[in-house]
Amino acid sequence: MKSAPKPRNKAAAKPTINDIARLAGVSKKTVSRVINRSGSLHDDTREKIEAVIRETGYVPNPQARALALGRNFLIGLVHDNPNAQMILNMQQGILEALRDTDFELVVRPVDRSSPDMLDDVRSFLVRQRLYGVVLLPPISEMDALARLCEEVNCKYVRMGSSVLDDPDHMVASNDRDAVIEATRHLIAQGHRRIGLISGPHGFNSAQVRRDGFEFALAEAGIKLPRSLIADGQYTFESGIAAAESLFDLQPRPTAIFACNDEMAAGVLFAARARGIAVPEELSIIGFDDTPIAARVWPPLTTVRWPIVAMGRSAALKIIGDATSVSPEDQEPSTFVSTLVRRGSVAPPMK
Amino acid sequence: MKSAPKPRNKAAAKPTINDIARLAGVSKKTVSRVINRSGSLHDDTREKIEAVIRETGYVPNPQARALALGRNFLIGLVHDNPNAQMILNMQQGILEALRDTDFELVVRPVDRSSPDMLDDVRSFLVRQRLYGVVLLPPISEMDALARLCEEVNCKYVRMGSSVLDDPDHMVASNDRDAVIEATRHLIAQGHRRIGLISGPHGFNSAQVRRDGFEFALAEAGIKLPRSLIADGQYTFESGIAAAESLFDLQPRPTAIFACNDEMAAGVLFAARARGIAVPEELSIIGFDDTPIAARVWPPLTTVRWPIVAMGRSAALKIIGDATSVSPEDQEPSTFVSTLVRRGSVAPPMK
DNA sequence: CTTGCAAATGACACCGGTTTCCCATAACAA
DNA sequence: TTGTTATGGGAAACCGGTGTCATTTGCAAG
Repeated sequence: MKSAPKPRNKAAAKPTINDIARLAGVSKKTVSRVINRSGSLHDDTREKIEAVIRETGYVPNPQARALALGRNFLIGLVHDNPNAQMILNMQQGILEALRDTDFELVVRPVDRSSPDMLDDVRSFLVRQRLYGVVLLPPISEMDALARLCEEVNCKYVRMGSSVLDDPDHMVASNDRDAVIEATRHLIAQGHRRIGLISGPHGFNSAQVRRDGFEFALAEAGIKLPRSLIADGQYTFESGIAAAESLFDLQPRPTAIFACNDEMAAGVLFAARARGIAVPEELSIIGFDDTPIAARVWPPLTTVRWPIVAMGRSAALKIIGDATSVSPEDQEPSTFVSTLVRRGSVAPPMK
Repeated sequence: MKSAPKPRNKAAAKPTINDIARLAGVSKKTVSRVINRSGSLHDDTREKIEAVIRETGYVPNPQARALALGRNFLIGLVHDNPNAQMILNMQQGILEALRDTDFELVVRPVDRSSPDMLDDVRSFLVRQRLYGVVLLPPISEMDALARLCEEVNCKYVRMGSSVLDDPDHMVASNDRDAVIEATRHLIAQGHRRIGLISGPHGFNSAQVRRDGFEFALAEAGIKLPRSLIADGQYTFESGIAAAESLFDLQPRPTAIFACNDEMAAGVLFAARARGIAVPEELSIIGFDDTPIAARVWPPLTTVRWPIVAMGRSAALKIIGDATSVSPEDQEPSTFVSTLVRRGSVAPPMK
């Protein structure tokens, strides 16, 4: 049936390194040197080869490179199950950094509660020979994961709410400072009975945010009874439940700081259900500045941390040496969060 | 410095196909036959090899396979810029289908408005030798993209609000029916002056949803003056703007159908800003059932379409033949959306 | 005009699979 | 018994790059 031995169905089969070598009159190793900017070679040779590459539109085959190098040009995004918007913003940041490079982004959700989690990640890294991974909180807080990455010789960057690792492996926001600023804002408005809805135990971000809150109160000489602290799980529903318990207090707190926007939205929801006017009878501050914060009524005062920029920085830390695009401007490791003032905070009623 | 020629740094270097062949006393081709279930081979041989594979925990190197096969075991998710939650749910569905397979998910955002878009996608598909791609709306509506995929011999599945392609290449929700049901719901409550906030021109989903709305009104013999139709862009802000224009009408509509939840949330926001009570003075219905719908007050009545299941179905259509996991249960191509009744709809005031 | 050394380049094996093609053996028909 | 198929299985080439190491070239010093 087949007439030609190589029926190359489509127009001009992609050129290989051999084609380039032949056209340029050099060996393929020399072409490889041009591609990888490795070794030393004569300017004339380089230019000649670069010209041929340009003319033919040659692009090295990533699969072959991956095989020969024992390392793929893929960046992994390993995360558990946090906020959807956060994951997506992170993806956006990483992808911005990867744009116009040879790297691609591979997404990998894992189950923190599964005992196989570490093995899953290991086989993922090893099998795909990932170039590097970005670890999102909360699993980024697990030191075992970081050690695993080193063990399998995979670059990694951990995202977090505080510095957990050296700058090469860490991109952090300074949540503590941001929470202090937010709490001071409430205090400055005149609030003294301020409730806290914390994040789940075991989360570094939850701990850090709570620390900041308590620090700001202590700083102002305000006593914080245990009853004003309600446990939350970073979910909308847990925010509602925590708010209910706070609302039952006598007297009620005049302001609530929720450790993320989801829970803050829950507080708002619960307040509406009880007919508590916000911000007149109750001020609310959230954290994250997710889209929902600006969409509820009143829009939430919250803390914004630059997720997209952090994602970009994380990716650049990983691919930085591979792409000599930027000179040597070290990517920042710490990003500052800012208080976004909207309508959910007002002075307490007399 | 180096003593051993192969210093294999870590414990037990991963076994290769050669190791398996040696241990099983066969050639590597025979091992390859077992892995790919190709050719015919003796049961004894197969079992022997499978035993060795099990003992050694051998996993074929994806890079080598990709090189030899000229095809990677990667699924691409190509999308433009729609709803974050939608993208993430889609990812979740796809990843569910990919779990426990050798496939990985590669995310690729593109810019619909860029003239290079098609070339970008082409080079992405060709370079990475993608096994298949899932195309999200709105770019899934571009026939040129589908043709491109076929041209480069890459499987594809298009997601959409109506059927745009044959079942092997399409996963659709039936938005039209869902909108009709939602509109009938408003009519059944007694609404007669119902405003529509449409999606952007050129979006198939926008067209389909509007069609359904108009059909339901016509069916009930309700006239729809042009003034009751406001253009939206699927964004929160555009929802606010459209709502404002509708509120200026005399008399005001007693209900508004917004073509997605973002805009519906905008309507709610605008209503609050004007002191219009929802649902007493204004009923609102959205579309998508994104998380925001349940978090605003009152929670939005909306239409839910099973994105996760659709993503799973799309992925299975692509990898279905490669993984003989499921027998031959064809994945459904059309999914039904359902009306979720919450608190934003009530009968109009007399 | 050698010698010496570094820069420039090439030959060839190798990464870990798959494919092509061909052989050996067993089974079966004549 | 011999010829003819099937069928299981192997040798070697190949996919498209990179690593190692040897060789050639260029140029300054002796």
